[in-house]
Amino acid sequence: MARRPRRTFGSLDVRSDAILRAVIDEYVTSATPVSSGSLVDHYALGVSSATVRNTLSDLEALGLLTHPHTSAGRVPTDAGYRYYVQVLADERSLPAVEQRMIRHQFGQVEFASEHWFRLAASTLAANTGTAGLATTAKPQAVRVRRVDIVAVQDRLALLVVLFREGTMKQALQNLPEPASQEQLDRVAGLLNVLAIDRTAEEIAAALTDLPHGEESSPDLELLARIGDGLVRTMREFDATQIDDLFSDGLLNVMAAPEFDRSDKVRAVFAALENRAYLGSLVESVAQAGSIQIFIGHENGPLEMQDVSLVLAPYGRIGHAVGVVGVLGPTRMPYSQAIASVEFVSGLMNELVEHLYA
Amino acid sequence: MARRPRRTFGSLDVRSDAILRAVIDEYVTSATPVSSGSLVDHYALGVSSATVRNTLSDLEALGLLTHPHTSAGRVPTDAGYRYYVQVLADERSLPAVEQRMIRHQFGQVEFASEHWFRLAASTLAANTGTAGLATTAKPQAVRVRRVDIVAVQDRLALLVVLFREGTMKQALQNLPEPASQEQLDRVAGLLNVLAIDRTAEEIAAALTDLPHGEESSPDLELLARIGDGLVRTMREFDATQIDDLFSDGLLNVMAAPEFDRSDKVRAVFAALENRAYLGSLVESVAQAGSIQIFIGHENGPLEMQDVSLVLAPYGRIGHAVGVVGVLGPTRMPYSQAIASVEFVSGLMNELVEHLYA
DNA sequence: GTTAGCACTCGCACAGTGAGAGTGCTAACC
DNA sequence: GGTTAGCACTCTCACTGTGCGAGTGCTAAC
Repeated sequence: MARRPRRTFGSLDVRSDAILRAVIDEYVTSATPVSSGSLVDHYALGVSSATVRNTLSDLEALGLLTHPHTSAGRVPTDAGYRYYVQVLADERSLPAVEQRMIRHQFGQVEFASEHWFRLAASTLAANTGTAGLATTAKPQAVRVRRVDIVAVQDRLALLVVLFREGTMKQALQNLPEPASQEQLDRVAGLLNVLAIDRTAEEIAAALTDLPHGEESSPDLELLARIGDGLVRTMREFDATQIDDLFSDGLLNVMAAPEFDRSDKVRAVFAALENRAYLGSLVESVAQAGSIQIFIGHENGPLEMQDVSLVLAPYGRIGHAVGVVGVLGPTRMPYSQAIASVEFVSGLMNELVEHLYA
Repeated sequence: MARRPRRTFGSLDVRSDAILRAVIDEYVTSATPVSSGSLVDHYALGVSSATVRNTLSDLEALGLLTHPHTSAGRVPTDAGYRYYVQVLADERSLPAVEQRMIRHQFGQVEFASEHWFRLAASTLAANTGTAGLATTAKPQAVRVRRVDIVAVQDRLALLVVLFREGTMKQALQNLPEPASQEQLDRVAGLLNVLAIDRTAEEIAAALTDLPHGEESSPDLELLARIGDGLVRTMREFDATQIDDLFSDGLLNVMAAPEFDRSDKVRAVFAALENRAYLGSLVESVAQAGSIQIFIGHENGPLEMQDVSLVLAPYGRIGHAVGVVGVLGPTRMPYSQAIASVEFVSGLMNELVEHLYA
């Protein structure tokens, strides 16, 4: 797995690093501005509070910390967090005990993918105290594995399509005239021959090659009609960025003190409903092929400038890719989040490999 | 459609009714306590503010209004709202223009039920300024229409079950030993014969009648195994109260001034994730067979005492029933909500009738 | 039964105050 | 030269007091 690059920033001296790390660790747990005094009290820095103050003001000059007001402690800036995740965060992985527990839970769960996504989201939420997210693995351009057509009513059929990539879609389809289940079965046989292992565009091409007019038959007419429905359904699916999004622990995020006013929370929810933005994130994570971190203002939408995301892809790059991750306030336990997300995405990888090997 | 009963309360005199209605109408739009002065200004009551004050204090004595503090206007109590919806709300239906607009939108939408639920929820949200809710139509005890079995991997099959009631389920199924798609097709043929038109319990019974041991064959073994999986899936589905819940406009609710502090909002969301309670509501609405209104403290869970729900069933009672409705602050435009919910549930009824006639 | 008038209550916004926290600076120290 | 003690300074926060305005509740007159 690709590792995030280290030291893209010029590194600071050892003491500055230690103090910045201490400020962030402290602020992440306390949610209140950190004073020089509390740092010397709680961290073995080996220097006096005056020296710490000097360093703090250097860090502030570098834009890594700020000051709500003169007589307040320091608070990390987005740049501070960025430096932290790039340079300072210890690249620990999840403790073996937790790994076993999570593995066990996944083993317990019904062998159905929907449960896995829910479990991934809730595991991440529980492990990081933030909101956990999981999208289904979305193939780039699906290929048909099998098509079924079921009569629902005289002139209404249900199309059930199973894709090679392991997902499925259903769609209701109007029929020009009444058709029996027998006829639909015949047509399904034809459609399968024509569609199996093919993408939407390939099926569309094959459909245009069908005989028209004189040479046609009722079955062929119906085939053309239902084939069109199939192609439409597949194109729609191909165009979707996020097929399904599971989330858990949104209440965790709402409980954070930075979201005490409900308009802040509202902003987060509004952003989460903004599938276009989420889709673009998923795409960039899939492109990168490794864990990605989006901190505060690095998120485009104004309403998401107070939150951070830690997202990792799973699945087979260039084939079917989904994303798991967490969403929380910028004041988030990044080390913990990174370790958890990396572990869970690895686990999802294994599951997908196992399923569609 | 059953109408809600009128005058279960003893009715008040005409003026009291008029004043209570005015207080509620005013409070619903303004969200601030209503004073006697503003009532005489904005409503043609034909009496002075002193008289209004007398009536207001009578209504308060009856428990229909309260007083945040001495020098504040009146606010309706839950009992006041209850009286309003039982006695005072004009039973208007949605204006013909809006009805046509909504019908048109439903006509536009892809012929797939998921879209209808989303549309129902968003229509209700937009029409009432609250949150719209829609559950899928959940049959009581499903009967099989058709089963398909698809090989996913050597020892893994995907079970796709379509129910008579128009819904479907899929489940992954481990196999004891590798099976080809041909074998699975044979087994699917057997399983269909055994399962069609039957409930979970009937299928379970039929499976126990299968020959065992000596008389058995590989196909029969596999049939028993997959049949068990089918029964398990169906039982699980039967036990589910709410299969799928669509919501829209939760942001509307968060924007209401009574939810300015995020802990209030959190309470609402927590309650919404409480599927057990929602399931019980759905059941009681389905039982009643007509629109039901739950106001503030009438909701059991503490965290929902600040919200009201207006819910109506749709579908075929005793067969497959879903619920549509709205969720908002107790300070909700009830007349509007009732009219919208009744119209949309009627519409969903038509759609369901049309589909599964 | 209705209304005018008025005293009374209470919340709210505002200003003022003191305490406490924490910084930033300076000068001494090692 | 880096480090530190000491101290003045700043700013927020919690608390208090005050005046204003809104709106009621009561009473006496109509």
